[in-house]
Amino acid sequence: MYERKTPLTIDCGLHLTKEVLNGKWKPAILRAISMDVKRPSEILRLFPGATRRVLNVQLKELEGHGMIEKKTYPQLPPKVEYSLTEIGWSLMPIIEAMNQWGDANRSFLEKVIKNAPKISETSKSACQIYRHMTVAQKIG
Amino acid sequence: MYERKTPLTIDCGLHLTKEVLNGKWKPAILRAISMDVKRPSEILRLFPGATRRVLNVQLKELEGHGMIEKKTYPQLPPKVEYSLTEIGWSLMPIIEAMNQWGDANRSFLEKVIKNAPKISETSKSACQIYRHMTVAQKIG
DNA sequence: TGTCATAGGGATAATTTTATCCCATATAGG
DNA sequence: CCTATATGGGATAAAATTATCCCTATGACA
Repeated sequence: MYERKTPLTIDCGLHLTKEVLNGKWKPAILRAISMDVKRPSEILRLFPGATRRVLNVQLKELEGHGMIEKKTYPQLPPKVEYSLTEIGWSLMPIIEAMNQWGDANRSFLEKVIKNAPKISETSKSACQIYRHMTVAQKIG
Repeated sequence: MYERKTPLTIDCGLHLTKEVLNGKWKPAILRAISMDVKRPSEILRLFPGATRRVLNVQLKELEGHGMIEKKTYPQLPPKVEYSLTEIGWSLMPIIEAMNQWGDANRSFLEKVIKNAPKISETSKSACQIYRHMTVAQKIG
């Protein structure tokens, strides 16, 4: 861990929300948990592109921000399950909207993103969340 | 500019959306433009916490991603106005939702964010967008 | 005795993003 | 001549995030 050196901007709600969702896999993690993929090892398998280390760190931050809760079962090998808190659930409409917007505009977005000068390669093999059911009902 | 070395994850819509919104001021910039704060100098004044350089860079990326359009008036001193494209407008419900979620949960979020170990200081003086009207009607 | 599964985290390197500083254009006004 | 306005961007430093590698623990199983 390090200590932030530039003051964190929390002026408008946008920046607060951004801080919570700020992390390469955080929205995806929240979405996974909302779809009952709740054990760390399951989440890890869901995102082959992510490192175990990073997922651990981001899970811990989400927990620290009160978006998820952790339940540890006193077993061996250990068993841990995460679940969304109430405020965590309240984020789901936003995350689902982001997901839908991205999918709805996929062809356009892939084009413009690949045209961006700094991009040399993209990866599509990472997320396997499509195998799981949608959560639309739950957040309806 | 640099060249990205790790492949960009674009597996699910979430990651595509994240890529577009990925930038300290991008959601705020889009929101500003949606509220008719469209000239670079105006946007800059709106976010005292942001550098001119960063806003330029992020505006350019948003333009490159097709979220905003730039109109340059052949004048001196130069005059430039940005506006949202159609797809840029289609992002506004998400951005407004993020803003509202952050504001609705402000007291809780400020608490947990400040408790996070890596935070030492926060800044609240940056965004002055509250002086402007809401855009609710426009995206209704 | 090896090896696997499951979870957690330290130390450090690499990458990516932001910040800082400086220069350029061209006109108007004191 | 200096200053201000308005916009854009290069070069480099600093900060923040992610990646890589390694070590911990313990029971089950071949």
